[in-house]
Amino acid sequence: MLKTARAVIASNGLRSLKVRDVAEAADCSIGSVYNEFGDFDGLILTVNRETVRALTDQLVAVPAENPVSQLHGLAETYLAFAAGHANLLRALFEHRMEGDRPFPEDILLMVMQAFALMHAPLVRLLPDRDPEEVALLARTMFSAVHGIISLGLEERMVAVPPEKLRQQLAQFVDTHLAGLGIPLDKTRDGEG
Amino acid sequence: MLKTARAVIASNGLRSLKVRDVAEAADCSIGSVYNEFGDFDGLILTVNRETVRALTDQLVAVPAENPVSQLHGLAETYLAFAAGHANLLRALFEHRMEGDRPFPEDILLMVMQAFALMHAPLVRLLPDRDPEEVALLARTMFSAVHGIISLGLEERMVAVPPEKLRQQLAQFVDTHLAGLGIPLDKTRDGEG
DNA sequence: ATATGTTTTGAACAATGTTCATTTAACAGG
DNA sequence: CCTGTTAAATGAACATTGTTCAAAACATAT
Repeated sequence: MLKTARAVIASNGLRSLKVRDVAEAADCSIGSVYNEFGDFDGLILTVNRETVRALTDQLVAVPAENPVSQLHGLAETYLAFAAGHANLLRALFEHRMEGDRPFPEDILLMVMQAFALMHAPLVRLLPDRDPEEVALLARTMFSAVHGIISLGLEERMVAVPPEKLRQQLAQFVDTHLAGLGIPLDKTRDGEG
Repeated sequence: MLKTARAVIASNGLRSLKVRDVAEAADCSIGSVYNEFGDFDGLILTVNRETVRALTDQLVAVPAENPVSQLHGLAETYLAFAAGHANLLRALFEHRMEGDRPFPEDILLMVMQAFALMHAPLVRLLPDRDPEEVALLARTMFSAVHGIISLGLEERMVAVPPEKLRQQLAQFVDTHLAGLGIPLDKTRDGEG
């Protein structure tokens, strides 16, 4: 049932998700979907929860020996996930709740946790700076990476070719680290 | 009529825009809305067109004497616009066309033009680099700024206070320019 | 005044999220 | 087994909302 919903969103976008289709694909009644998820938002949020979890799992799996490599790894992993699950990620960021119900706390926390993953390597690279300032910096950097990727993959606007995007992203991270006064790691192999 | 649609989107988000409300507010029939805009997408796109135009107008008005100040000005102006018209900007970036109709060319061009506004100052700052590479860099930087702002203002996720966001953004631009090997302009007055 | 073309209208339709009385299934006690 | 009780599943009916289109209202020319 969830599988169907996820498949529809992934292949045709959030807009083409219909309660009736999910019910039919799961070979059950419409009412059963409501018993399971409460309402349409509940269904979407459950898929979104899966999406953040999958994303987070991949991000926390990025090796952490070398902080510079880790930052590049996080950006690259995010790009790979976004490229492979563009519609699912969009559903996560673009879906608005019905009426003015609050955004679920747990999803919020997972997103924040994902965003904060740049914090640890940045702290290692900038040991002398105010940690709170570094936390803000981490969020800013992740937001920047998110912007580059989400707009870069947007097919509506002429999308940047994935390989080009990967290079741009790596160069962006390098440039920004250089701006922070961090010497580039020569052991990392060439991204452009 | 358009005024109503824009007002509804601006104050309550794209989701709460209804054809019937627009018709009633304009004191005309439902059919007249369709005569004017073709369909619902047409109505939204007309509002979006206005939004890009307004945004572009403000961006092109940013002074261009000093390229560094211009880049900061572009980022700040974008932030001011996003803060003042959060829902309108979201409608522009989040709205998906019905079915698989193509995104209108003219809006696309205007968005691209807005994105490209960072190109000129960057060319002045990086006269020795391949112009095509600089064009990509401009797009990347603008995308990064867009990401920082759009996620920073997202109320769902704990939003960064506007003033803090402004500082972060200025610092981000400075850091990135520094990473590009551009000496910071001491004449610019303090953002953080 | 009549004919002809244009614009506006809004009832009817279609798609879709939601509800809830009814039906069915599951289980316990005798 | 039968039966009463509880839980779960059902899907017809409903509410909302985008869309259509034949008819009415209006305009203009002859």
